[in-house]
Amino acid sequence: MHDPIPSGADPLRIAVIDTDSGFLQVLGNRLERLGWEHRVHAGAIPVDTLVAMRVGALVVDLATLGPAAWEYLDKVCSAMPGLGVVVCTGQSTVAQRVRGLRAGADDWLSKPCHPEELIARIEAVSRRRKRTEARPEAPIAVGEIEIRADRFQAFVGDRSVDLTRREFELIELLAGAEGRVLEREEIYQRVWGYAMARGDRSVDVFVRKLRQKLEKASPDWRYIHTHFGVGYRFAPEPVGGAPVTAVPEMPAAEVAPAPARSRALA
Amino acid sequence: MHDPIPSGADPLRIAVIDTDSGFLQVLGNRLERLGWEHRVHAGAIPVDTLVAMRVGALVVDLATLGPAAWEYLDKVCSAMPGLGVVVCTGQSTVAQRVRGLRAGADDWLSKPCHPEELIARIEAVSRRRKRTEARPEAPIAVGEIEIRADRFQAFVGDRSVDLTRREFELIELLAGAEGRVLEREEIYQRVWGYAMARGDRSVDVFVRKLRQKLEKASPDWRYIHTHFGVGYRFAPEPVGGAPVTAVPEMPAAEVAPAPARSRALA
DNA sequence: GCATCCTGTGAAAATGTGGTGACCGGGGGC
DNA sequence: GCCCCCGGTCACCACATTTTCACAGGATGC
Repeated sequence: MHDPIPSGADPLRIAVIDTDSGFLQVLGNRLERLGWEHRVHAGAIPVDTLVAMRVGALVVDLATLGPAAWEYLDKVCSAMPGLGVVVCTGQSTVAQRVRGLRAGADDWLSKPCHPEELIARIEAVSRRRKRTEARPEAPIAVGEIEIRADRFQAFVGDRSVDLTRREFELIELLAGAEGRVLEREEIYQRVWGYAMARGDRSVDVFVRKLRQKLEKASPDWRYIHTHFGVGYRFAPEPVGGAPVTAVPEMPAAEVAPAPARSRALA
Repeated sequence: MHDPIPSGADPLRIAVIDTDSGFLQVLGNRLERLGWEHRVHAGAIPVDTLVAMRVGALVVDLATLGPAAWEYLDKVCSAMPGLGVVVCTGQSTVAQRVRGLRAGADDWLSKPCHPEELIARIEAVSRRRKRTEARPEAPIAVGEIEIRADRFQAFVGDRSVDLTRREFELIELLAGAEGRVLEREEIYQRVWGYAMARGDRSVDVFVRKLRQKLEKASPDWRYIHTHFGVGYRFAPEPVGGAPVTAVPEMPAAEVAPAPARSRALA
């Protein structure tokens, strides 16, 4: 979730790598009609650019990339695990399709294909992503802090905490997962939108900035807790006091009453 | 039963609805070799059953379901949004494929198809699912201890046992295999992720740390039992009492002098 | 009982991890 | 163009955690 773009509605944003003008023509029309933003490229798009474009899905004809196609597919998929990738290419062998899918592609469609089917597959690929993306427009209130997604800002009472964009995205994510420990990788993945490079300390740094601002704005509470070797957890807690039970998370009862793992047999 | 040392994550659990014996034969072999649990059905499986089976993916030939296929597909997909659904069926029109995908199927593959490709597509679908899945992991409770994966922590009542990451992973593994004796090699393999060097005492050391913390947090119970020359077994047991058969839930204060049903040791 | 292997234990050594301040470059506003 | 804000990187430090070691206490087999 948390497409870093505030876009009220979320028209799917798509990048297409292909050169078949006829195909592009038809596909373009469909996408246009659906209101999905899309850009067409004739060759490999650098990963950085894809990130910057904030695309949600990529349609690619491996043929246009030549021999570097596999490497490119690999790179893109590992750098942007959340990206929906649909390979739409001509002739292919089972082995090629398997290789593509294993490399991280989400779907593989052979040309010629009906644009309607391609669209449906793009939708299918993007569907789950979107499902969890449901961003509650309702402000979240935790401790003294109130997080207003519509303002892109957090408040204490009516005073703004003055968060920057990234800081806000971070606190929104953390607060949205209240109580749960989020690992750095996941945080990075969801806030920054792509895979975290090993050794990247960005998350730590922003957590520090966030803590500073939160402490200045709400000195009597601690919000972000470190779980050594794991990640961070957001939970309002009065300084030097016991955790607040405002949001009681008493076990088992309200949590998914799923059958207890591991017992069961007998 | 149970995977011996899959070090990684859980084996994918798959349900197949099909009647084509040849296809099933080949597919079954592949799945077997991959170590994925699977069950084959000749007709529609009630949603409840699917839920109970805790499957992660469903492979279905719509043809075997007859006219009710669409309705069934709809029902399954809306009831289990997290389920990976791959339709693998014979002849089909673009309209049908689009309809299936729109209904919630994640992929659609036409028979005849190479089992390898089907496998790859199941993997692709599950991969995305895993990423998206907001693990609603139910906490597991044993004795007085409650293990919450979402917090990377174990609790007694609402007090944290204050486990480090490794300690947590260890107790999670042990508790997850409740009752079974796990050999050191296996424990190491699954917690540390690689083979244990001969003479490595890490497991012992961590078991000690765990015991210490558990005893401090829950003095009236013993949880980790040593099996000389073999390994360790996790089972809540009141001090100086007999092993409990029914796991006492929440309160746990009063130690029910449960009937001694001593488990025969190896 | 004795030799030997296995496990429990305490503590030191080694390693990993997170907090922090400083610094840098790009971009946008002016 | 100039300046400031912001995001991002680095190096350093403190310390939490993990690993290793040496030794002691039991268990096992003979």
